[in-house]
Amino acid sequence: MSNVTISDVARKVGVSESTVSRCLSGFNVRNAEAIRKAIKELGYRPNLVARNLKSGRTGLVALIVPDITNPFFASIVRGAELAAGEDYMIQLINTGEQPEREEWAIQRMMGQVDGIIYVPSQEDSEAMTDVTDRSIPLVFVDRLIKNFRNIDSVLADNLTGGEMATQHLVEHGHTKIAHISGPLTSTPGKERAAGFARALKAHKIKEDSNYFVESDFTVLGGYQAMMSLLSLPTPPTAVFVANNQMTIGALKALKEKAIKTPEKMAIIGFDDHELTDLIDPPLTVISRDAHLQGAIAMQTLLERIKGGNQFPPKRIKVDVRLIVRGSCGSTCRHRETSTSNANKVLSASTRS
Amino acid sequence: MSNVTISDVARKVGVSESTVSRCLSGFNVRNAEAIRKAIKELGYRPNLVARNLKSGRTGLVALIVPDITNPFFASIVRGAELAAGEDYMIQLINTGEQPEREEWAIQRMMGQVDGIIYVPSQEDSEAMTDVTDRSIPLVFVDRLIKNFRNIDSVLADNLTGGEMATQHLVEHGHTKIAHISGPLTSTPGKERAAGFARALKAHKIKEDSNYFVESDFTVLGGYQAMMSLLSLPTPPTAVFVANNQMTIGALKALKEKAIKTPEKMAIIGFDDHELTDLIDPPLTVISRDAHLQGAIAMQTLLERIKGGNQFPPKRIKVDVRLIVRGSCGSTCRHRETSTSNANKVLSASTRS
DNA sequence: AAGTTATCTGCAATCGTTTGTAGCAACGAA
DNA sequence: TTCGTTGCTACAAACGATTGCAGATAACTT
Repeated sequence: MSNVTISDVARKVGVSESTVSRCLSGFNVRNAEAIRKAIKELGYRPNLVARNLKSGRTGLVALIVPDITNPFFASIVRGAELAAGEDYMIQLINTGEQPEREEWAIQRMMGQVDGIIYVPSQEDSEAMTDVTDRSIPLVFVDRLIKNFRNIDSVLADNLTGGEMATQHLVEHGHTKIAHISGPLTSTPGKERAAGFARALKAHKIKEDSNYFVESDFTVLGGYQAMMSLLSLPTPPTAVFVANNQMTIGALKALKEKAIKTPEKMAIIGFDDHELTDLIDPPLTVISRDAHLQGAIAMQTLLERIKGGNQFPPKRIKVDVRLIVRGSCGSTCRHRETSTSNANKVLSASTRS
Repeated sequence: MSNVTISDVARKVGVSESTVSRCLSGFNVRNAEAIRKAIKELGYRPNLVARNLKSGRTGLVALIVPDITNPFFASIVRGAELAAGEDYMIQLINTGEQPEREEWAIQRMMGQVDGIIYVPSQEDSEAMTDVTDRSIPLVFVDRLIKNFRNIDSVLADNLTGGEMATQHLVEHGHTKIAHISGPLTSTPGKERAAGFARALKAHKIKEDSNYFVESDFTVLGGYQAMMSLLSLPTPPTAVFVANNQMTIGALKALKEKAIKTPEKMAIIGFDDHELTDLIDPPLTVISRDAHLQGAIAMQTLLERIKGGNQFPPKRIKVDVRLIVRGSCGSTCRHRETSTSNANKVLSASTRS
């Protein structure tokens, strides 16, 4: 049974509850041996909820992600969990990119977790006011919410990533380059698109609005976007797709239309995948260490939980790197380029 | 601030704490309007931990899985979460298939969750004694633990799956058929291997111990297993791989050795994947609805939480189906065969 | 207007722990 | 012997809510 309490143990041994409690906390106690025996015999396990009520902490950290079946977010969660060690456990919420659900989740678990790691779906969300009001520790990962710029965040270097991807296509001689972007209301969508634009500009290729399709980070969205690109009078010869899911969709479209890659259409994705090198042709991508990103987020959160608001908000950017495989027509395989060796850690004061 | 309590609200309005509490619980209260106003102004949010202590429930369900980055488990988690609705939230634990970690996790969160959905790594584990002692609701998913046969479980029809996979290879004329199995200490590993053996027997193909490699459900394990098969004097011409991760590894091995599929080596996997039809050649697999499996597990758990041990333990098996794509040399694409239309729901009394 | 019922309220106990404080015994030092 | 120290212990008050009970007020009835 679950309802054996500390006072049952105390009564059995003939001491007070506080003595049992102190014994459990590692203090020296005369009848320690008898207490341990009674605990085992009765099958006593301390009630964590009661303990939490006293201590004011729950040992729980919420992870709010759009969709755990996206391997990228799964890696973030895994990295975060490992970084939490034995001190904190993970409460997982999938939002399906629905702001209402995010808001609900935050309301629901506030006061039940010690901190929140949050991948918001939209840049303008209201749900967060409560969180900041209650000053519950919070870290944004991968994406931001506007108006909450003074909160810790762990993003990727999306701008550089978008730039590198586009430049890679340029270097293969393409000029008719399209971009299937994520929602421009999201941080990575916006930043990767900006990188795309910047690379085109740097190479004096003028932007063609037909070659820019704003999509929604989903497989279906990527599929539809690629289809619409293929139906253009003069389709592009290369495309940079802003995330892994849309890339899958785009590849399905290419396959369905039997369009040869990279001969007829070069393609480069964002975020790697266990299977990318088994695809035909192996997929060239911009990649980053999602695992690390999750770990850094957790680490930052734990510091914040411990340290309060003593230190200024952190803005951490993790590196991206180019993994060349073949879907852009390169001959050399597995060449990797990284933005830098160390991860850039910029405080909010040094960077807006 | 987080430390505004119900008595702060009561004091501000000039009523007792109980009145505020009743107002929150939806009872008729004279100063309801004033109370709501005060709550908003003070930014009061009820302390869930305190509430949980009184009510004896936490609204949390633990999901213990080997590895969330395996898309199969991610789908299970997602399905379970959706089935939980707004009543329960998910506490996620990855075990990395390490029994010690499973044991630790169970100790750690017992008394903090209302129920557990558990994918154990090994069939003989000790950690569970505590759980059953405390009679905390529990459901096994995908795998079982020996000696706990009187507990709800939601498995797949692995035996039939293994049989179908093997038979499919036989039907393509193969006789030198290998099996890369999961750990035989795990339920699915054992059952799929049994299906493999049964199909061979049915077609009077004698088992060759060289063609049976026990591996560990990991990518690396699958890679090594396939490598060892390829180094045999007479390698098999077809292989049935017992899970998705090992299949990836096996495919990597084939690719590395530049062995043509399906001409030189037919391959069929277990569990589908978003990318399987983009692989070259598209992968034929035995598949099941992991999402559904997670949902059923959650549903079963919730019934158990509500109903206690009134009804006998359930043994639910979800269907598997064959998805033919091309990695076994079939010409017709996307033919699907299912074991039955409805999912078999067998009570423990009707099936051992 | 008086009696009866219905509706609301506050007090206090409770959930199962932890922890400050004061008491008590034992011990060594003066 | 006596005093100060040390080392445990029990008592009781928290932590922040919910809830049974009894009293108070309001709303009916006749």
